[in-house]
Amino acid sequence: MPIPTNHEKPTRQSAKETAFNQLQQWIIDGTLLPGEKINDSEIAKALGVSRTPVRESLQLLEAQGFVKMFPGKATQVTEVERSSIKELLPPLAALQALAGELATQRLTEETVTLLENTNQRFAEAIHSENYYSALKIDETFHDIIVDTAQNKYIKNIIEQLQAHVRRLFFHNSIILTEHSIEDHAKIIQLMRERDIDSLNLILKDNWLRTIDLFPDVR
Amino acid sequence: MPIPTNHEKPTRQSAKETAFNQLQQWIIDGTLLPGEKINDSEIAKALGVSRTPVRESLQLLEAQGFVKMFPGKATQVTEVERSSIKELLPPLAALQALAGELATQRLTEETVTLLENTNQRFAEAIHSENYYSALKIDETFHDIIVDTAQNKYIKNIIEQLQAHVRRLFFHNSIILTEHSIEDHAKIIQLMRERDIDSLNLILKDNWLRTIDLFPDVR
DNA sequence: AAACATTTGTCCGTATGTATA
DNA sequence: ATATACATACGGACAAATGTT
Repeated sequence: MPIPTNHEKPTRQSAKETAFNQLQQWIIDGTLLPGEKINDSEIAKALGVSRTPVRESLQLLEAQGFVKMFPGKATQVTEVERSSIKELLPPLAALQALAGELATQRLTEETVTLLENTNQRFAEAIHSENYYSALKIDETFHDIIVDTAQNKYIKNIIEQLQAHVRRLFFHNSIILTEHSIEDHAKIIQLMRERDIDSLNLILKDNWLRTIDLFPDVR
Repeated sequence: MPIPTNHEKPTRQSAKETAFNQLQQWIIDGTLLPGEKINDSEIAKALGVSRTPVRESLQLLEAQGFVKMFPGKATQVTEVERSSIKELLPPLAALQALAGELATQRLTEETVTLLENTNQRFAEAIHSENYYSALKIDETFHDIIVDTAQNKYIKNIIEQLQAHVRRLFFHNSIILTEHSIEDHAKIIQLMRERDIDSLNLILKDNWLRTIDLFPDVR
């Protein structure tokens, strides 16, 4: 297995990064509940840092829509409405489709192999009912496509939207199924064939159909 | 003329907002040059506030890609490469097209009228060679479509991408021409006719053709 | 290489403003 | 309505890290 080269510097992360990562994780996994009021002193104490890095993290989390700040009043965790999946998916699908199109133009055999291996790992996770792992591998799969597209704006935006999808999945115990394995295989095939139009349709559809996992949302 | 109802509270903006708005403006209009190193103390002094709100603004500006922070080292204004228009436009075009599609489903006669009036003002600005004003009205035109789509994720993302386009236009003295007036008219017509496919094509094209305004960028 | 000068990252105190009794 | 308690926004100081001589 090709070990992903780690270009991170071993520089210990700043208090701000610690706070940001932990807060985002807490919000996504539900430790911090939707609607919950955030007291920066409390958080700071819990993380063993001062209020400043906590506040700076909150700025970023607000920009990403995980918290809402009411200046002078309070900061609270945003709600997670199942129905927001309807707003979230269309732009995500459009951008994933675009990424697929751009990636196709830069596709190498190496990347194809990487995609195939990743889908293999994905299939194994599904079959061993390791659904959380499967979710993460699914993201990895699509990230490969996004990275191949080499467009930093697209990458950045998808990252943000994806975090929200992850949160929704988490809060609603959504799991991926057998079906996605075939989708991925089809995507690889179409990229290989440079069939951009069909690829666009499949990618868009692959994402938009996610809404079916929320049966009550029309 | 229908006066836009102003629901803003007259609450004086916080130091953070002041700093953010001013910094973004300075970066877009070139007061802060691409690549320039930002010294937060200096900025703080210049704005008459402390470093805290300045630093918080910088977090946001980094998230939006206007500055790059090198932790522990420095913060500098990102470069403006003409060629980045190539990365910027595809996602913007895709999302504007999507917004148009969604807006069509919610289109009212009132909105059509608003679009027509706006295009009228746009035409006047072009004809009187008031190009800066024309740019702003063009943004207003597209914002109406985005607002009508009623998707906060799309709105938020487009806002960010648009700010970068604005910066590129500014730094390269790009102006819009007669041609855009017809584009807008065509967009209105297709929305009215609910011809989603043609609309998608036109909107995508309308944005992608912007690249032609940068003749050297292939 | 070592001490210096900057600049950043962080901490904490204070004032302003908000919610609650 | 007034007073009280509290949270936030901001300021200013310190410490760690950088790069500079």
